[in-house]
Amino acid sequence: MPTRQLQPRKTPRQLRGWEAQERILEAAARVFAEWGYSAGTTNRIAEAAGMSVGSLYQYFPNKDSILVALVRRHVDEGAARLASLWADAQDVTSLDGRVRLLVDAVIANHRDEIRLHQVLFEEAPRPPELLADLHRLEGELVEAVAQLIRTDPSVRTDDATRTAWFAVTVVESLTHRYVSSYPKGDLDAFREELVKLVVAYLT
Amino acid sequence: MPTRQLQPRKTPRQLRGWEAQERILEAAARVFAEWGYSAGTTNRIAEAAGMSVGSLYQYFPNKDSILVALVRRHVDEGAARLASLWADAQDVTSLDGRVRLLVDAVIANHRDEIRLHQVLFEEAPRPPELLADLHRLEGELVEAVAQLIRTDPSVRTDDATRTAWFAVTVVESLTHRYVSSYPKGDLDAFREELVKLVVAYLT
DNA sequence: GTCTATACTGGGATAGAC
DNA sequence: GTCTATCCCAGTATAGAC
Repeated sequence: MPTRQLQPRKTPRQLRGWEAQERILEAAARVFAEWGYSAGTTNRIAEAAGMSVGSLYQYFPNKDSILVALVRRHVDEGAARLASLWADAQDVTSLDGRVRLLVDAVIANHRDEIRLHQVLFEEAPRPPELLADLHRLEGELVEAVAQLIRTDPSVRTDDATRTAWFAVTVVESLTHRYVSSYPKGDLDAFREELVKLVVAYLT
Repeated sequence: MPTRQLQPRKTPRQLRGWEAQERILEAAARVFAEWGYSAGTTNRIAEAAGMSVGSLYQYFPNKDSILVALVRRHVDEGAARLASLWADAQDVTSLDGRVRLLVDAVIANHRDEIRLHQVLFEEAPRPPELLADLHRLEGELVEAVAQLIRTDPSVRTDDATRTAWFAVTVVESLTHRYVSSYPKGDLDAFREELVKLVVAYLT
């Protein structure tokens, strides 16, 4: 049995667990963005994080778990941005203004880290459990928007959930597509047109 | 120097080159759809095609070339379907009818082989040269639709190309998304709503 | 805690027989 | 033309020293 009490409780140079995890995730984000998922090897990630593979595997059991943690973090950030949308939606009452709010939030979720976003949400193999989570989150967003629609007399629909699904999905997928196809494109012009499209659909 | 003239010109059991290629592509389509790109190994493809890896490599220089050929074939089919759309567009003069034509063609491009479509266009690493081709093809479709828009007095726009891009992209990406998320969904209802959305945007 | 070296695996591609 | 056996490499993950 090793004599644990002879070890110092803590040495300043040692990384605390969460710090190391953060460093790894941050490195993985850069590596995946640059190399894609399969070429984004654990060795490269470790190197980018300034540690060795051995150390890396002390904080994550395998490569997949790094991906999952990264997606989770990414999604959490996006969810937070969308949640803060509700606060703002209280002040904005015009349909046009509210749509603009949604569009802005979604664009914000995409504008940086485009390539990472692609790798995370298209290329990488996501475990079914993670997919279920994403699906659930999307459902919540749709339901929230549906609720807004129901209380807005200027929107005519016979199925608020369906209408909300189209509105949310159109904003997400068009933004994704635009940003992927034209990374240097004119985001302002795009936003205006997208708002126009959604408003036209809703009224 | 081998004595070629002693070989029979052709033996019935031998596959002609294009037949073998077809068999391989057809097998690859099934394997990729079932296993995804990375797990869709050349060995599995060969097995599904009823031949050995060695034979497979006689018809394709590497795995990537199989993928490229598959995407090309897929895209050609889609392009053909969209091209035949022009013939029909002569007879249909209402905006609603024309949008429906476009939507139907795009849905047809997606309704079968959903999973293959995903693998081909999302998961698999596509060489830049192929991406350029796809981009060019999309540009052509957009320009064709823009031309239709310009001659249709019921569509109000100050930039036909931009409007066409939104119309085409919205149909493609929403269909893709819907079919991926709800493989068993009600396609008819979806189509109706999508047509409504596009028509609302265009008028 | 950190490292280096390496075991192990799986898949792409080829050699060489028939 | 077809096959089987195998080379080879890259990448994940671990062992074991410090």
